[in-house]
Amino acid sequence: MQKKQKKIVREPVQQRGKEKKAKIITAARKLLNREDYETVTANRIAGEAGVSVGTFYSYFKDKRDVFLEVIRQYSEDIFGELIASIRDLKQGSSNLEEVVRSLILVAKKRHDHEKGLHKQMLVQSIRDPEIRELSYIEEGRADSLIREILDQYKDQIDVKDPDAAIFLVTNCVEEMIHHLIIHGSEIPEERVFEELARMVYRYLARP
Amino acid sequence: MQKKQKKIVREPVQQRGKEKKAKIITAARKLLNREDYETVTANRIAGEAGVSVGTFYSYFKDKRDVFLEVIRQYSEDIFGELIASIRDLKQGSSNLEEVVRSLILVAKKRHDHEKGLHKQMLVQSIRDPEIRELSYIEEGRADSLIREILDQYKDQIDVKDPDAAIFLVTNCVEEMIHHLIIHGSEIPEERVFEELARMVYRYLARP
Amino acid sequence: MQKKQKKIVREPVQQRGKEKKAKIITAARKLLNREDYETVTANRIAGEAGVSVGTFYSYFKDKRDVFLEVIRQYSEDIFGELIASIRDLKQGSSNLEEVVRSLILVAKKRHDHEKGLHKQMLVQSIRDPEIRELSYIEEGRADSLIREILDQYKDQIDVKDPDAAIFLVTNCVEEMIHHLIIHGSEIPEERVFEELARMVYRYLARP
Amino acid sequence: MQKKQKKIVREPVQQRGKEKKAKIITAARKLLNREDYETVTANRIAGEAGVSVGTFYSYFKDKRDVFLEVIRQYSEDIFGELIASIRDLKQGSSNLEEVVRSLILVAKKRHDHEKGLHKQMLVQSIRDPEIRELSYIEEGRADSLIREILDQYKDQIDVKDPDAAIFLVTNCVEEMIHHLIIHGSEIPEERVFEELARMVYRYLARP
DNA sequence: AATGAATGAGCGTTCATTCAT
DNA sequence: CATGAATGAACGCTCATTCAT
Repeated sequence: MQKKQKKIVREPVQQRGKEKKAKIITAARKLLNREDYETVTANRIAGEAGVSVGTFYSYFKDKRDVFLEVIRQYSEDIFGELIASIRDLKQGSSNLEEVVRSLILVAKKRHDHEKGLHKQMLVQSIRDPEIRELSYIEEGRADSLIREILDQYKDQIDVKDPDAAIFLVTNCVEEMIHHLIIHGSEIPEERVFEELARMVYRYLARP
Repeated sequence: MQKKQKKIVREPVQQRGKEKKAKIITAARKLLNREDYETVTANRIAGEAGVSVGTFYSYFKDKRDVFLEVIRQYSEDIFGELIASIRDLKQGSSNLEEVVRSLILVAKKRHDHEKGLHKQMLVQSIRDPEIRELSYIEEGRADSLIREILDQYKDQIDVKDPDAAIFLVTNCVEEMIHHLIIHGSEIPEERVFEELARMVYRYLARP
Repeated sequence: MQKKQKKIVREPVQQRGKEKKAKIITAARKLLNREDYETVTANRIAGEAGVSVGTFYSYFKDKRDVFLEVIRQYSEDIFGELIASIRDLKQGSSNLEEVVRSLILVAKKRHDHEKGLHKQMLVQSIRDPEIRELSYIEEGRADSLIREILDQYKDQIDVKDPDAAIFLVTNCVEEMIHHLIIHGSEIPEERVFEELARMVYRYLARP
Repeated sequence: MQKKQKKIVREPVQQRGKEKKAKIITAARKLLNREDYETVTANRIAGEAGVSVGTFYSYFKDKRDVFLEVIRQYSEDIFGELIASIRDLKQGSSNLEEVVRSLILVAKKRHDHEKGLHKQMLVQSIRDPEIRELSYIEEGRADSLIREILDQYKDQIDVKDPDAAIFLVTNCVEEMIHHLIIHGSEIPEERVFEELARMVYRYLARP
């Protein structure tokens, strides 16, 4: 007789409510930076945020719902950093090799904070299409920025398949950074990044 | 509740016991190829293997324990494939560009079977240090094989930091393959691989 | 947790308060006509009435409290209908058989509106003594009306135990109507009512 | 990735398991005879039965599932009683009036035990189609027995619409009994039943 | 008076693990 | 050795009710 009544999630209009919602997101972000997504429970997020479970569920549909929000915020944060770093680059030197090296360092810097959270994001983006979608959006935005930069050096660049090249280069850099975050390396990071820059430069540069 | 007393796990000495253990591993492998690690339960593995949960727990400490075993076997299998493929390469052409291209295709081929299982392995290796350890061992073995191959072409190669270079090149290729397995790409795979080969070749080759 | 301290329920003296209370009752009545008592929540009644839960709880002790009020009103309403219908009957024919048939139709007509609410009332009157009490009062009033009518035909009536007879006849009719509301029937309603009238008439009539 | 995996309910094959399942059903029956369906929880049924919740859920899908089983058993029990009583009736007197009176008493006797449970069954049969179905089946079986009996007296019976008549008479009797179980009456039960018998007899009998 | 955010006990349910048979 | 019934802590989630604003 009764139909499944869409779950109602309160959208806080008042100041107090907004603060609570923010507190919950912060608590979730903290916990997700420390431990695996699966071991974090709604109850513990609420506890960490100093609110009751009921409150948690009045602002979020479930654990995944907060996680999405956390990722949105986190993406926003690191994208902000990216923008700032890129801005500095634009007025910089007109040497392609230098620019490539700088872009890699910028990409690396983006992942320096909250490595644990980043890990969880990577893992869940493998499993959860909606989370993957979020990552895509952020990556897309980053990609166009990078493309913009490289465009300024197009007279120094010579590749056969530009679309594949940009896809390859951005993801190679990204994945190497993830690899180092997640697995570390016996060889000191700087040396790896040095070679990475060299590889990318040689690939892009007119011989 | 977790670590009470050291759990006694029987090591099957008799033939029958060994067969049972193998059946359980196979069942787990099958399930892990189909669904996420978390959703696979001990009961279902036992069911799939046609034995009781009790039997399961007499051969394995817990779910993670079988997973480790599954990964060990899987690594062994794909390493076997790798050896075979490499052997063919050794008698092949003496052109560095061709060899790089071939090595990448070999690496790609290794991931063509049991993609689901591979995914689970990647995810868990992010989270579980012991699983990561397993991956290291296998990677190390693969690395030395590749090093061996490249050594044959050392006169055509010119890199400043050979250790960093080999680490970079192998992991870049590996991670790009993982990226394509997990996230796919809008650009056709062949074009990406073509550019990847070009990039690696230009990087290694004496200019 | 249940009965702590005597809950203070405001009795609205002002016009505005009375209107609010009425709006809440109307909202509850609407919801209870649509779905089961258990699935209706205080929050949703308040929402439907356009007031806050807090307001709800300042006018009613709890969910049951509104339900009692809803039933009181509903009883009042259908009793009103009954009175009107009976009034028409009084000037009617002096034939006992006709009167019985008419009374049954009147009883039936009473249940034609808000069948859902009626169902809930029946169910809860089975479980909640106070709700049962409310039904009694209304039934008692209906009974005396019917008794009054039948008194006009007492020369055509011949029963051994008049009190038991009136109890029997009224409840039989009532329960058959409920049965048809709740369970329906494979045999068309009209035929059942036709036979019901015949049965009651034969029972009451001097042979 | 994982589909909703049909809930597996263990069907006990061993003696021990069957006993446990029976204990749970008995516990549920006991609780449902004492209190409302809604207030009985799976946990409390398990507690009353002296088993764990887990055990409960390995034998039953949910609360409703046990309730269905309880009703099935209860129906079986009272139908057994009915058969026994009817058997006695068959060799009895050949007087229609006597038979009607006896059938009513038999029907009444069926409801003498576990009135609370019967109440819950009536209530839920209003709300849950599957429970209603169960009641129908039992009623159907009872109906055909009664029809069989009345057939023996068909020369003394004279009704215009036999199908409607049997529907009317059986349900009237049934509902009056329910009414008395649930609401009681100010007039002593015997007098009501006496008049009920008289009414039904007069209705059926050739005048 | 009115609000609606906040509470938290308690629901239904699952599953890793044990242990009597 | 093998079985699978039994356990129970712990999960996600709801809703009647309160109380600071």
